Amino acid sequence: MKLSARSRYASRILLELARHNSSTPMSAAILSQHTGVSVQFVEQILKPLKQSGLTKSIRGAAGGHKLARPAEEITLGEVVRLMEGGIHLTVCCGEKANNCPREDGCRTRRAWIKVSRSLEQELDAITLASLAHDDRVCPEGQLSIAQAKNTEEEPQGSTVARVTVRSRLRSRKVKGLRR
Amino acid sequence: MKLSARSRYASRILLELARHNSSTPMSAAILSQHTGVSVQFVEQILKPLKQSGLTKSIRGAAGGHKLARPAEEITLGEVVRLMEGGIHLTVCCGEKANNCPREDGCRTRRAWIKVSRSLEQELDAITLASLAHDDRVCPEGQLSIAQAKNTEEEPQGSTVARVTVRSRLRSRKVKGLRR
DNA sequence: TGCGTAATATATTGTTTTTATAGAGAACTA
DNA sequence: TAGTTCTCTATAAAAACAATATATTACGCA
Repeated sequence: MKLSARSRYASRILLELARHNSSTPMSAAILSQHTGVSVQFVEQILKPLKQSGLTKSIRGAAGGHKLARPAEEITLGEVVRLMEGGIHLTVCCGEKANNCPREDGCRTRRAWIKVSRSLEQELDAITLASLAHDDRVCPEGQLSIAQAKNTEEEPQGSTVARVTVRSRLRSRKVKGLRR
Repeated sequence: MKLSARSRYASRILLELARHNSSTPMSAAILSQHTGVSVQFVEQILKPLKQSGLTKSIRGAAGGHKLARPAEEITLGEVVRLMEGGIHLTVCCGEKANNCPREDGCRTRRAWIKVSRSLEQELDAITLASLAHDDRVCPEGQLSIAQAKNTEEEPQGSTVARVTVRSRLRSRKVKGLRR
């Protein structure tokens, strides 16, 4: 019932693109630094994003990626649907799910379908733009430098991640130490 | 983002108990037949159900399992929460999730928390009783005997499953071939 | 008391999915 | 042309999940 890392990372990456100056593209390396996801994985995730028309890319020097559509039109629902291959709480919620020969399973199935639908609606209601413009500080986020060292939660991209934290601290200082 | 088999099976099992005469317990073997889940797995799933007070069991001959509370009071939310260890779309939605040192991750996090909450509410609104009493036929369910042979969707419990299908066919015939 | 039934507990295996990395190649710009 | 960057494919590593097997304990009844 957990979202895959791919969905989460894709959301992060897209949000990063949404918050960035839309005229210049962002390279996978930069996106990696900003999101804490390894370069290769960023590229792997960008592939379906591009294929489905969410992003476009420019090759060569000074190339990179940018959103293909305005951030107001891209929803989390779309992202999750793409990365997870649909928003279904169970396999039997999908289209070709009539191969369930179970009468009582059918009873529960109705529930799973209903809940899946509402989940989908909920995700479809959240746009990248709304996330990008929402400048509240994380409600429960007692972020501290000590905690920022903690890499347990995000094991991968060790080198990159550390760089990220540093650069974040720097930019924070510039903004006046506001968290 | 898929529900685990444990959650689905637990729901099935509990629903089976809810639909059964509440005075007599159902053995794991019978539950296995009725749900198409192997006996051992049924037992494995019943363990946390019992521990959390959803079911109670009677040992010895003519023993078995029954609901510990009325079906009206047991929700799918409760079941899923128990079997999945909480209803959180991401790890960072949980309680002890302040170890995410990511500012933009924080932006997305707000979204995941919001959606998780509404998912939880949705599941909490569905009781076992409502599922048990809902006697509509499965909307898209074009069930046929031919399709009932299909074991792909439910690979496990081969022997048991086959028995199940047979007994279902029988009981269907008795009820007047109504699906 | 002894037998059969059924729950309980635990260990182990097998499979699938997910996550991550590596490396070669193609396209573009300066 | 050189350097930068995207693109593609293969593969490795890890984790989660599903399922099975086995042994043990408890209960009821004759």
